[in-house]
Amino acid sequence: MTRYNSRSPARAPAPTFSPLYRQIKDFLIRSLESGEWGPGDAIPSEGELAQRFNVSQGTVRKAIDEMAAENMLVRRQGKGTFVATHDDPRSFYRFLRLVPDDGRTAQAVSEPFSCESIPAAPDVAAALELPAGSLVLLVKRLLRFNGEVVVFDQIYLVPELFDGLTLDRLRGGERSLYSLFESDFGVRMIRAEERLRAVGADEESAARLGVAVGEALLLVERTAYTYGNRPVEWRRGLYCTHHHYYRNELG
Amino acid sequence: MTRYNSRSPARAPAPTFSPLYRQIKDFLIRSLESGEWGPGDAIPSEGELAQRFNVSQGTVRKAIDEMAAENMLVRRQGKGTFVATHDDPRSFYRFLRLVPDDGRTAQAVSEPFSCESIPAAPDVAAALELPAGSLVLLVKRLLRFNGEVVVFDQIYLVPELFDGLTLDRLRGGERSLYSLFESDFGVRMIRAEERLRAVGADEESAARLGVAVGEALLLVERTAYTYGNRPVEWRRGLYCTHHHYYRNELG
DNA sequence: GAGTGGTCTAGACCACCAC
DNA sequence: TGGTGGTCTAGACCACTCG
Repeated sequence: MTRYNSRSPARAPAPTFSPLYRQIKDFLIRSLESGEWGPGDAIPSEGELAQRFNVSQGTVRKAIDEMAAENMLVRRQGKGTFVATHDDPRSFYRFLRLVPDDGRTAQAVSEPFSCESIPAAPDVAAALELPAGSLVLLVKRLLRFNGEVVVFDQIYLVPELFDGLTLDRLRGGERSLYSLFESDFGVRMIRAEERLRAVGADEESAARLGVAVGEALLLVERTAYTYGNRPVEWRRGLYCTHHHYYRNELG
Repeated sequence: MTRYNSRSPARAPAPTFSPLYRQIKDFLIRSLESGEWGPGDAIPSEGELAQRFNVSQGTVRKAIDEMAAENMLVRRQGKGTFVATHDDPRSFYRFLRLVPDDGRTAQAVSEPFSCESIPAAPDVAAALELPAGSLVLLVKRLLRFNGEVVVFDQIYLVPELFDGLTLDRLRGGERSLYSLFESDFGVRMIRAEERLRAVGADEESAARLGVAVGEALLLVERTAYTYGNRPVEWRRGLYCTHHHYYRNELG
């Protein structure tokens, strides 16, 4: 492994210098990407990785620390370090920030009702970094909290990665979509960006959510990324915020 | 300094065990709280702190690392470690997540127009952890992006900490309120929680923001905390999201 | 008891910054 | 040139988990 302070001979093409722990982190990310370890699996112990890379344990540690801070790995003292997964009660709807007004921990239930292949609108194609007019998968679904419909989602997916996705396969009840994407298609959502606006309900949304046309809804547009900052999903969600709110922490 | 693994004699009252670096972190936080170092000041170097606490530099390092991750301190290689401040172009409106649709980096300008002392409504008192009916300061202001009014804020402040606050002192143009709170009142905002909803504009908001009554607005309720998770501000903001959106990152 | 992550040390050297 | 944070090492011991 290239040492942090190694220098190339004069006049060699400019190399990229990066600290050892960064190189190790990159290597681990590539391993995750290639599926070497699946979601929920334990990765090798710090000591073993240190040996394998011929570095000290502290260096491996720093690489893993960063990945844990970015939610790619999960440390468990005494047991090992594990690949993060959405298929786990602790992180079922990890990216869903909607919370009921009364602090009750509501179980969200997904009700997909449509799944089709359509040409991407310009904004969707742009968000997914696809050529204009490419085909994308569109999934529509409702989300219920304690029986009450609160979210109407239109979810656009990069088709290559979700080959064979049908409405039937989406019906799984209480697992989150991302959990299903992970186990059935090997697509792991690592991070996402959301853009929020307030809008008046159009006819379809009003009907789906059981509110009046024109009523204020929270519009949440999300781009979700897998390893390497590759966008693989874009969704437009309409949230009814009568009895729920979107919770955010500022640091 | 108590060692991590020190044990009390049997039958002694249960002590609180915590790692050395945690104890050092707590000590540093208390020092910040007491004003030992002001916003923007440099704290002592890692080496000096290590000597002072009789620990190794790595231990001090871990304490500072965590505080930097929580935005209480800022590291600058070659220069030192500094107390975080809102009075800095890099973090003027650190907690404001509103972004113009066209990526232009708009300068936000604050226009306070009212400042009075009133009895706190129950929800405000609860958020600020004050007895019901306590007096609080209420500041009303508009926020402009490139001249356009986009936010109408009603800001409730714990009165003890903001003694002598007047409308005149609030007019400062382009600095953020938190920058002013920090320099003029010694109150430093460390973190905040926001609750977002979509609502229809009432008459006052509609007039202030120049939209129709009933139009969809983004309601942002924020509780802001200083050291020790003490709530010191609660605000209700109404955002017009015609040409701006609220940006959020999910990890 | 064996294996894992968590804490801590002492010391080395590097990269950056200011004077 | 001297001081600061940033990287890296080798090794010790602790805390947790599980068989």
